[in-house]
Amino acid sequence: MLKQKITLKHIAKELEVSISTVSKALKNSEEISRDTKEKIQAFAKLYNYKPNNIAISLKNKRTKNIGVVIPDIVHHFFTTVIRGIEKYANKMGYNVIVCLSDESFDKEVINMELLANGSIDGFIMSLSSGTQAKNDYNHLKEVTEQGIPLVLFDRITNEIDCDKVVIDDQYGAFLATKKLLAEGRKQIGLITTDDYLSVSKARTEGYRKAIAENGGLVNENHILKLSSMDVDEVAIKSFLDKTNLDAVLAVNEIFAICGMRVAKEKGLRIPNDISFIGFTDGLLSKYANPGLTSIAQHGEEMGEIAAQMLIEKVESENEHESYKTKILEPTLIERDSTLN
Amino acid sequence: MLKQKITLKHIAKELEVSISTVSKALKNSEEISRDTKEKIQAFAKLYNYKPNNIAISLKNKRTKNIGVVIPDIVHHFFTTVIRGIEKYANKMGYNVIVCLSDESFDKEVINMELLANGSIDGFIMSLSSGTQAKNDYNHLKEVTEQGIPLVLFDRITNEIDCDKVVIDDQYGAFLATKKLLAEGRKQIGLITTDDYLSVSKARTEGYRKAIAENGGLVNENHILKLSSMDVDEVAIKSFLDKTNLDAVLAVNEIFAICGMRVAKEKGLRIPNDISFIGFTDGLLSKYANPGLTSIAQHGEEMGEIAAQMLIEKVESENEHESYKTKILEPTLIERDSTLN
DNA sequence: TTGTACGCGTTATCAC
DNA sequence: GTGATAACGCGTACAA
Repeated sequence: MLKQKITLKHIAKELEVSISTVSKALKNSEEISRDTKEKIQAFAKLYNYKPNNIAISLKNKRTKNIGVVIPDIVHHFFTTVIRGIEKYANKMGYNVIVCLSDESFDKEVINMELLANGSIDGFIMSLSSGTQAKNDYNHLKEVTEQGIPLVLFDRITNEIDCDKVVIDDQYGAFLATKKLLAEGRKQIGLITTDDYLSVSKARTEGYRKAIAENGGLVNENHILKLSSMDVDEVAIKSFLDKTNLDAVLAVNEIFAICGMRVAKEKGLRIPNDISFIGFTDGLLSKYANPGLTSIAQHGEEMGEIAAQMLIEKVESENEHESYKTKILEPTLIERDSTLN
Repeated sequence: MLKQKITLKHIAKELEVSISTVSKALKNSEEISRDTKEKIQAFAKLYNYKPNNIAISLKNKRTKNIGVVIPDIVHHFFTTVIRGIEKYANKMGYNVIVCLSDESFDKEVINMELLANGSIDGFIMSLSSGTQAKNDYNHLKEVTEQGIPLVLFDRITNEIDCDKVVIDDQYGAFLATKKLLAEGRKQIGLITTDDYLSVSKARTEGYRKAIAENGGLVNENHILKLSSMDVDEVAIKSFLDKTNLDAVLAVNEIFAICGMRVAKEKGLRIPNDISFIGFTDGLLSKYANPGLTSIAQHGEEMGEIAAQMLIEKVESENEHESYKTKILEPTLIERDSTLN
């Protein structure tokens, strides 16, 4: 009943030849006679022989697996990145092992250590907020010192020498703020997260730069810092109550959408009275009401590039370590939460 | 510079003992003297020895990897299921290899065949629309015949004997339709996909059943079938134009949200003039305006259960094949797109 | 043209 | 107490 997987050994025994003959025959080696090859190949096909991946991995010291470690998977952005990674990796015959750090330093460390013991050929990862808060990157150091290729994306660190892919977060925020200024907005607020998140920091800088470049002065009360990825609607409400904003830039979709909801409840008209721009051009932006103008992060492209960089390193024999940082241009997607 | 991974062999050579002594010492075997054990363990710790996963997999014929094959990852529901799988799998020391079939039969087959050659201990999957349309499940048959455990979730088939986890889709739609009827709605529309998707079919049945049970007659013009997962706003608009609905049930969030947008553009007030209920209680439902009443599918729980079922099969020695189908109860989450 | 022997890293059995 | 040997499944240099 149970069709056990067949091995070279089985075939060899059955056909009364040696294992190596079978191996060679199946690779169409010139060494083997036509007759034996045909016989062996026919038999192998009949019994649907497929080489065991694990054995090959052990032999080649190559698993054809890529480890992807991300903080969370229930986020549109990360999800698009995974799709990009999958796309390229699959094309190159690699599989993707996904591990979630859940924004926790400890889980990130455990997951990486586990995978680093031979399960994968390289890592693609985005740092957990826990790691960025702790500012401890020894687990990454260990991995790179073992010669395991690593590509960081989005949430990166300068402490580690490796390939990196990011969008120009600062420029994205700059672009968005400029857009709001061009609309004639005077009181532009920013809803962001704690500064230890590299992306939030960069976006805040872009916001400041745009305002400064416009001859304005940043009002610190116009900046709201929420704890990472946590949607505190009450805080947003009190923020909008206390300030008198005519525009809001948010570092993610959810903050922006919450902001819009609160604004509407306050009787403000969007975009007439107040404009909104968010980051991450995901489903929420697209289907919000009104549609949310936002900065596209090109997650899928980012994933593809990350996978490409990683696989290149994995497959390159030479050890000369030259690391690139690829910076993607963010794009402003205009919808109805801003003026035209 | 490059700290190569250390193996038993290295330790043995360095300490001038045999490989097996090292192996035993590291497992704290009673056979080995205190002295040697301490010496070896200290050395191993110093050089951060970790057994090679691949070698262990080859030896044990167990990879501690779970293959997850899903149609798409940029869907909130699948994403929550993955999180549930990850959660349980991780706790049990398993890693998750994610493969995307991209709704394509061919990709599904290729991915599974690749993983089935020793890379994983079992599969958790949801069928691609391509596969359900083609109605060809030979790739699943082969896998189960090889004795590889398989758990299907959400999009399942009766053609294959294996463990399954679903929500009671029919009951979910029934529940939602009942709710709309209780509001006094008379003209309830359904936006669904082609019937070959098992879930859509079940949901359509639930819708019909609720109306019938209420003594009503289903108007076939009140049912709009869109091609799978494709958001055809034009079709939705013409559907709402041609009919005169006072309520809409949609088989996913996006259809519902689009419907709401179109309705608003037509000047209808939600929920006064028309109510909406969707499936998949995701971010879109939560942050839509008005908030979308929807049927929660409990993806994370589903993932955990699937992982639990799979791992149990993987780790059970006995081959007695008894397969369970776990049916989760859907829940109606009420928001502002329906009357209270 | 075919087969033998060895190695990948680990564990388990058995002999010393 | 310790070590040699075989085995997991495969590939390949070398021998016959």
